[in-house]
Amino acid sequence: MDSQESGSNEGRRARGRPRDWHDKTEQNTIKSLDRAMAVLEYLSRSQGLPLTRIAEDMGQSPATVYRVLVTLEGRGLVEFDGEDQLWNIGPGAFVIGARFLRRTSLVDRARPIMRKLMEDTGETANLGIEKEGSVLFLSQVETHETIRAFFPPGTLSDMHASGIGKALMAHMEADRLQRVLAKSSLQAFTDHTITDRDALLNDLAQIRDRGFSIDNEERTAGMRCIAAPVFDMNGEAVAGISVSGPTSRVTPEDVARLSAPVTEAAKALTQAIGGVAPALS
Amino acid sequence: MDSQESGSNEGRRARGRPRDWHDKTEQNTIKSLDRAMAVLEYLSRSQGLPLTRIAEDMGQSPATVYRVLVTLEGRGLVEFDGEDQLWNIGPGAFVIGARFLRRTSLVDRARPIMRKLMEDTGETANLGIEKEGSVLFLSQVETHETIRAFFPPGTLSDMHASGIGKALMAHMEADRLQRVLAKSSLQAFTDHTITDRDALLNDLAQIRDRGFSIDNEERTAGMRCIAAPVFDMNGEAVAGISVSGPTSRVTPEDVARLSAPVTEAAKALTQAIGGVAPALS
DNA sequence: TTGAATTTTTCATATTATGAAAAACGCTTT
DNA sequence: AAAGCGTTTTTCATAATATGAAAAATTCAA
Repeated sequence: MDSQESGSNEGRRARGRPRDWHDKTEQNTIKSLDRAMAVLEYLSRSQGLPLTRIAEDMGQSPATVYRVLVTLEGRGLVEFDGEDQLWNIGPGAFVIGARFLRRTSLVDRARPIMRKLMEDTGETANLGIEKEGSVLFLSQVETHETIRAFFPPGTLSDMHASGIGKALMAHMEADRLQRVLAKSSLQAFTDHTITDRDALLNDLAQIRDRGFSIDNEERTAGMRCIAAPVFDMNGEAVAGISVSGPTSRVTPEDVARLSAPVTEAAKALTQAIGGVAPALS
Repeated sequence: MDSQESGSNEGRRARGRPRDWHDKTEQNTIKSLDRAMAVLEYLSRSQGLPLTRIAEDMGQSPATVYRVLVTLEGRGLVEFDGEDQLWNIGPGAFVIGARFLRRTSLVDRARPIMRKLMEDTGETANLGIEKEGSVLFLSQVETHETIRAFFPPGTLSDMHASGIGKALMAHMEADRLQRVLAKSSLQAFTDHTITDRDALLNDLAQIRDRGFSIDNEERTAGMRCIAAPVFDMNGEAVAGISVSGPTSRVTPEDVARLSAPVTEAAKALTQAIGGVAPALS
């Protein structure tokens, strides 16, 4: 879907020092390693691929891809299903990746708050942050109901079609918002998706005013979502908390009922990470 | 804790075909890639390391480690904090790793492990999770013996009278345990059932210490059961594995013999689902 | 400014990653 | 059973490139 080949290198200048020249870090990338990581990434996107297909799709020889896979397998990053001869992402990759969450205490702090939110509302609670212009879902607490909104952690989603995404955008500085919007094509996922830039800006203004956002079947038909922003110590929106559920249980009338617990949870998390809500402008 | 350096290669023989020779897959591992993955893994274990320390600890030159990190950074697998010059696991690693979860369920992961457990012990192996204060049996692999412990998948059972239930309770947070116990009446099923709250708490402490639980005819007269907990990525006990059999074949003396395979199986499943045992307190 | 510590870059070299092709292997067909 | 076919491993020669030492660049602290 997005970048596959060369990794985009920017701004890893030590101590944030500026540089006149273009970063020549490309000279510093290790080709074989980068190709191997491309394989890993590609493999993670699919669910089970045979060796030859990977080699084909990546434009590398089967022998090389084979060795890459065997090496990664040695560390559990990928695994091989002897039954149907398919390669897959392995638990080791998950273990490593999951440690990303541990880095910030955000997820840990959020868990009890999310659990309470789920119990109060009865709907699945989600936690997400912004990552390179998309919403990255970090954690969720599922409802007990049989019909569930399921957004597995690790999922990336377009910001304009996400409750958390819109809550985050609503509190971005103007220029940063412009950059994010410039990258986005405002793709339509349902006929409720906001695809018009001005309409989106309008919605964001409303969200800022009332303190929470509504995803009204904008990403998935039949699913509504209510989200609120979480702020860090500088008053920047760094995360969002939401509840999501089927339209049958989350009607427009329910929004009023659900918005309070959501904004409360967001405030509680803001406090838990030592953040402060920004001064209203 | 366990294997850190060289990845352990075993059994990625296609279609389970046997081989006379030792697997020479070690010849197929790509050294540079393996070293790079060691860096990634090492970095994930810590939370923020400067370049020089990584190089030192890995016994590689700073230049090489630098190039590895820059390459990985290009794909978001690691990131660099210009503020304090520290390298960290990046969101890209989480995105890739999280896709592991989408693939197979706990039950699928458990099946081969349970089969081996059954073969090692000769007794029926069971898998269960907690569901609303009860143990829900998800799967079992039956022994070949004619006298069998039979717990059909889907069965709900009281936690306090179940090996798996007690293993799960032993690793619950205090307040959650209180809530579960509050709901339970500690009903007696046999005259071995633990109906006293303090006696149960005592048993749970023992279970935590030795790593496995024993159901000594507490649910069904004539049946013993040994269970161990399975942990998820957060170190929470999310499932339990057990073997159960008639008292004739599972005597108190047999417990010592059987407990090792059970705890091993639980550990294997923990690893297979990308979980980690919690830090002992 | 000078100095110390860390990082990037340069460069020559040997390591080793790589692809072609052959071998081994599993599954299907005759 | 045996042969055929599509895979996956292994072998091997070669070129690519990963690597470390040391120099250069950079930042922070006095």
